[in-house]
Amino acid sequence: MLTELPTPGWSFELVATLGHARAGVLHTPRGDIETPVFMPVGTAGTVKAMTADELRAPPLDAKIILGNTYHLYLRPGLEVIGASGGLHRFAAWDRPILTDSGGFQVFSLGRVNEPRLKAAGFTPAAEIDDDGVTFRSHIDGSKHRLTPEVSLDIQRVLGSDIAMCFDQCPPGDADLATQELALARTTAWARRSRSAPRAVGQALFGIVQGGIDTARRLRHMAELTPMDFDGHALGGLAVGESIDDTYRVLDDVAHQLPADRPRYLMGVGTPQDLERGILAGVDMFDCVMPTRNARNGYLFATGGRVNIPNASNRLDLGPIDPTCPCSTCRTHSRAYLRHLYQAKEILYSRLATLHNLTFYARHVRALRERILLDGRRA
RNA sequence: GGACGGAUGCCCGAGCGGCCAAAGGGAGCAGACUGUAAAUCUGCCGGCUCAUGCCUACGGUGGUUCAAAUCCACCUCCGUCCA
Repeated sequence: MLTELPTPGWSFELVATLGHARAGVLHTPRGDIETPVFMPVGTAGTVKAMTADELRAPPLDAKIILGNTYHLYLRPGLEVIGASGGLHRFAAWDRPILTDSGGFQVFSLGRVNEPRLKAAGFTPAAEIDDDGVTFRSHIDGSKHRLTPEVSLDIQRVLGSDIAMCFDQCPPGDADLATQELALARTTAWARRSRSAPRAVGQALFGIVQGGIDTARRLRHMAELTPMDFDGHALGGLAVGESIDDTYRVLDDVAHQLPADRPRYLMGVGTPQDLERGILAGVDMFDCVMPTRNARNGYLFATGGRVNIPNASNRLDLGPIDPTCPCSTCRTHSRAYLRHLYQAKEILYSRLATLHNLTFYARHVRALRERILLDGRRA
């Protein structure tokens, strides 16, 4: 079953279903994306430690990556990216890019009560009002204003393939009043994002908020779906709430999002989270976990996690994961990787990131295979 | 042969009468990380018990003192300088 999406050149093809789980293909002007898909995060115009060639090369073969509106706007700025002919040419990445709107930075830069951030001298850098958000740059302290229109305009200049609505993502422990206010704003901002000019062939996804309350989530969804977005995202999950709440919301809400368009679970998560998300009917995921954890010594393996700095790896001549086809696993031992990590060698981050991303890609593709094999043709 | 200076926990290095099992680094060990202010951050880091408890510790041996890593004497090494 193939559905033309509102943006010309885009369509979503549902290939098979297994319960709520779906296998599909998102057809885009820059190539097809088989779903479910994991999208590596490349906030600042780079998936940290990876070259575009490495991302494209099998078995990783990333079909789409993320970029971030807020970060790229602050640095290098639109003048540079505009002069370079857009983010694709700037970063030498010819496959699709999804840009986050900066909505998450409202959350991540606005946090006030986290002890670790307080200890680090963190001062909240985001002030929200009904019209938008005023940020203080984490780079030089300068003030910047992001509204739905500004965010979409930045995304237009970046030339991403999928733009995201500018939303407010409240923390998991936010009180009811905050949740409701964020919800009302996110709806208003979604409407404004929807009417903002976009680049030719640039799709736009709406973002469903509503915290851990199913009814509120569904209510918000009902407000967004008439706006006719190319796809729908679940935002505001895994932002401090319990994992049980995360999964409950996923199970209750994901399969109710319009079935003929891609569903995207933002910022999630662990391999288990991905499996839960897929079973709940999600098609697209992104998360910093494979890349960041790689750099911090946490490697994913089919046999379970590998903390590469652990002393148990000191003399271990085997690979991180014997079943993994990535070049890191085919070429290098745990002992070598541990050495590189301990010695703070730059190569470590590259090898580890390649492996973790490959693990995520295989993980999601294996689940897709299962849906194709055991599921029903759609 | 003489004159100074120095020897501190795995390493470097503060301390210079009690508040010292001894600052701070590093190394080591374990953990956290979910739309990336993160190659970051947290905890442990003499031993035993794990309790505001005991033991062993600041080159060695004596001494002064209620009390010494800290003061004194001698010794052993290590620097720099003078013969």
